Amino acid sequence: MPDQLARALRTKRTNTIGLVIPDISNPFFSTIARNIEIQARKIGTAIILSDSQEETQLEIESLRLLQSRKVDGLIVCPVGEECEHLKSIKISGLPLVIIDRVFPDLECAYVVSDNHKGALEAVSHFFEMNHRSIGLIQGKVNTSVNIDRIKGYRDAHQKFGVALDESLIVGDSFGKRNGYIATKILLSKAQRPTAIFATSNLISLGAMTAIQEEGLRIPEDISLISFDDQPYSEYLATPMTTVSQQTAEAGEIAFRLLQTQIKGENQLSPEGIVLPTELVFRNSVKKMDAVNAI
Amino acid sequence: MPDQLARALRTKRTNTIGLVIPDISNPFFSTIARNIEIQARKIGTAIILSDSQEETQLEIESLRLLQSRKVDGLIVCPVGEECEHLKSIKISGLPLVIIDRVFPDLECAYVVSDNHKGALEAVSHFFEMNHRSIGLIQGKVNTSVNIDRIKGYRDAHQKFGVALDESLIVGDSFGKRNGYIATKILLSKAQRPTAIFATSNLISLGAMTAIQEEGLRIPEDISLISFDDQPYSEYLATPMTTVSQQTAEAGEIAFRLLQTQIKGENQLSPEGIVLPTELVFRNSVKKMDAVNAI
DNA sequence: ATGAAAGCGCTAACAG
DNA sequence: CTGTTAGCGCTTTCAT
Repeated sequence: MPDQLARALRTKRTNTIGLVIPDISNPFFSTIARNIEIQARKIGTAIILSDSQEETQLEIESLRLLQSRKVDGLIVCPVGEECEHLKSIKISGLPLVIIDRVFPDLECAYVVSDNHKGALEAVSHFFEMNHRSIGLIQGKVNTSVNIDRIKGYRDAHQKFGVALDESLIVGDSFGKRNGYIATKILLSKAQRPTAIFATSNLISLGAMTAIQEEGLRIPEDISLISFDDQPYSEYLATPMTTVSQQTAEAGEIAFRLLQTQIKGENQLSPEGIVLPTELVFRNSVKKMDAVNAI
Repeated sequence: MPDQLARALRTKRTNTIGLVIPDISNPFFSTIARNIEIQARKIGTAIILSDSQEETQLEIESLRLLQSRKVDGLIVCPVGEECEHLKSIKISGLPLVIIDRVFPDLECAYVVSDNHKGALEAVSHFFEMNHRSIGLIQGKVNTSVNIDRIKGYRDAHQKFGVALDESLIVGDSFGKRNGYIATKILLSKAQRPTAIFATSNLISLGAMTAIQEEGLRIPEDISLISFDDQPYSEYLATPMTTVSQQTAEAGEIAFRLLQTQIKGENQLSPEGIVLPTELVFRNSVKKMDAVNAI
C-alpha cells in the first residue's frame, strides 16, 4: 500500500478534491454530496468535506485549508453573494466548479437549477388556480438563487397581468426559522394572501409551524408551494406541491465539469449548466372561485 | 501557506480523519457527519468523506483508501455484521471509533443509541394503549442495532405477558423499499396486527406508502411508531410518534473519543458510549379498547 | 541564538 | 530494460 502522501508530494497530484457545503445535514446538499462521492470513488478520488455552516467567513477558511492541503480541485456551494474569495481561487488556476449559485462577474463553471422557470411555473400555477394574492418567502437576499426566484415570481405576475404587492415579499434566509417568522408576518396582514410560495424546503417547514399555530389548514385556508421536493413531501398532512430540483444530477455533473478542468481539457469559456426543474402537483394548492379573479 | 502534504510526510501526522458512512443522503448519517465536521474544524482537522453505499465491499475499499492516505484516525458507521476488516485496522494501531454498531468480539471505542431501551419503550407504549398484535419491521439482520431492537421488542412482550408471534417479525433492511414490502406482508395477514413498529426512518416512509395503498389510515386502522425522529415527523399526515436518537451528540462524542486516541491518551479499555433515546409522543398510536387486552 | 543539512516515501529522470 | 539517484516542501536535528 503505497503512501499517497509521498506520491502526491512528488507528482503534484493528490487525487483529492475539496467540497464546501453550507449545511451537510440539509438533504438538498447531502444528496449533492452523495452523488459527487459516488463519481469520485470510481476513479479513486477522495473528497475532503467542509461544512461552512452558512457563514462566508467559515467558507473562506475552508477554502484556505483545502488549498493548503493541495486539493486538485474544488466544488463549492457558496453561502453568500460575495465571490472575491472564489475569484482569487480562479485566478490561482485551481480548478473550480460552483453549485447552486451564479456570479455574473466570475468566470467559472457552474451547475444551477433553472430557478427562474421553477418559480415562474409555481406562481403561474397559483394564478391558474385563481389566486391573486401570493406571498413570497425569500431566502438569502442578493444571492443568484433568490434573485432568479423572485424574478420568476415577478414575471408570473406580469404574465397574468396582476399588480404586484411588494409587501408580500418577506424573509431573508433559506432556514426554517425564517420560514416561521415570515409566515407569521404574512398571515397577520390585514389583507392576508391566499397562497404562499416558500423558496426552500426548510422555509416550508417553518411555514407549516406558523400555519398550524394560527389554526389554519392547507390548502383550505392557505395554499402552499415549496421549492425542493423531498422524500417526505407526499406524506405531509397535506401532500405538498413542490418544485423539484435535480440534485443528484447536479452533483454528478459538477464532478464531471471539475474532472475536465483537472485533466486540463479546459475549454476557453467555462461551462455553465442549467438544470430544469419540475413542478410536482400534489394537494397543497386550493382552486379558488373564479370570482376572486380580476 | 505551508504545504500540509510535505508537513504531513515529515511529521507523520496529516490532521485528517476518515469518515465512512453508508449513505450520506440519509439525514440520520448526515447529522452525525455534520457534527463531526463542526468539531473537526475547530482544531484544523480535515475530514475525508467516504460513502460506502450500504455495501461492505465498498466499505472495505474506503478503509484501504483512507489508510493509504495516512489519516490520523477513522470514524466509521459500519454497514454490516462483519468486522474482520475493522479488527485488522484496530490491530494496526490506527485510532478507530465506531458509530451505530457494536461488535462483541472487537475491542474498539463506539457510540450507539440505547436501542434496546428505545424499542422496549416504544413497544411498551403500544401495549399500554392496549395493542396486542404488533408487527416489527426489522432492519439489516444480525447487526447489533437490529438485534438490540428486536430484543427490546421481545422484552416488552415478556414484560406485558403477551405471547410473541414470530411471524410478526418481518423485513431485512433499513431502507424504504423494505419498509414498503414488509408492511404489505403484515397488512395482508389473516390476523392483521393493529400496530407496526418501524425500526428506521426510511422503513416508516415505505410503510406509509403501503398503508396508503391499502386504503388504511393512521392511527384509526393501524398504529405506527418509527425509530429516528425527523424534522418533518410532526408535519406528517398523522404526526408520528417516534424514538428520537441523539445523532448530533453521537457525532460530537465520536470525534472526541477519536481525539483522545489520536493524542495517545489511550486508556487500556476502549470506551463504549451508550446514548439514551427518547419516545416522542405524537398522534400515530391509537388507544384501543381495553377489551382487546387479554 | 541562527543556519545548514538530513530525510520522510515516493516518482521521474537518467545512467549503465 | 533495469537500477540508481535527485528532489518534492517541510521539520527536526545538529553544528556553529
